[in-house]
Amino acid sequence: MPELPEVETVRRGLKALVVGKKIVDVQVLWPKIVTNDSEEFKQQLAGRTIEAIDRRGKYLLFRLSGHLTMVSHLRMEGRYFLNQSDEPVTKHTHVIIAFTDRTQLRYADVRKFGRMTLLKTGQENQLSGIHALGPEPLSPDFQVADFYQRLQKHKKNIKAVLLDQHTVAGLGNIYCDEVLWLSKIHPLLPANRVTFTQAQSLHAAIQAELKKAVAAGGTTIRSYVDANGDSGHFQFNLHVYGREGQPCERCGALIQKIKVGGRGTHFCPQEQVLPADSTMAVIQ
DNA sequence: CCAGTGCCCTGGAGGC
DNA sequence: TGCCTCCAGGGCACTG
Repeated sequence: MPELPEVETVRRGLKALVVGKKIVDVQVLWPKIVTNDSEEFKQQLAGRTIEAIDRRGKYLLFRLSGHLTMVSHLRMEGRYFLNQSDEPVTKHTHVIIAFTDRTQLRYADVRKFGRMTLLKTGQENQLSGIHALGPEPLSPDFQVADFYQRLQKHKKNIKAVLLDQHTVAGLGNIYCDEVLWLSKIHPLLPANRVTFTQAQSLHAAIQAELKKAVAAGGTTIRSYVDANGDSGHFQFNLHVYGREGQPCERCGALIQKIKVGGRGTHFCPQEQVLPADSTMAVIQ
């Protein structure tokens, strides 16, 4: 599932592949992917040039000529590929952006969860998902003191708070489990019970882990590949995600898997413990 | 305002 | 081999 490191890797790949290309035609094969009216989406894109590709959290922002931005979220399994126009269109391709040089940017998504929205550049905040995003974890906007203050405002568990994108942007299920293990914090600890020392540890772990994952080209669990079709390598550096029943690398206790807010959650039961007086609302 | 639940989707895994 | 059921999950709409 694409989280910040995967989306950043896709962004870098796409930048090299499509920036500078001029759009000649667009096909929308599964209209639900595009939140705009399909016809308007196609008409507005035709004739534009891709000038840059930015990223905010897990959102890709295609900057187009004429002050338009196409916002794209890959959700679970969205992928972009650059093809020649005469190559056969694969089964799960839902949007095709054709360029004047006879290449095509194709969006494929097995689960069809991904979304694209075309809007005026500068009005990205009209999208509720972007409007509510917390700071970029790898930018100077992400400060320990502010992070700690934000955590103190939430009674719900730390895993849910890290996942919901308001406190910090870009973390998904995999990296949440990893940074909580690195910081030895139980996923069900209420966020307002995280100490300042723990917040410092978590803040450092988030930055270090995301940097390493970006450098490794992201994590490939089931389907993720970058814009060049290459898998990431960071799955070999995961400590808890997908390692249920295997020994913790630090202490040897067996990694446990529970459900938190409907998400599979992996942790070390020996090192990531709840304080004796904290809520034991363990959802099994 | 907040927490909880269901929805969107399909392929893969497991049971029989 | 085949059919059925269940599960994975990011973000959002809806409910209480």
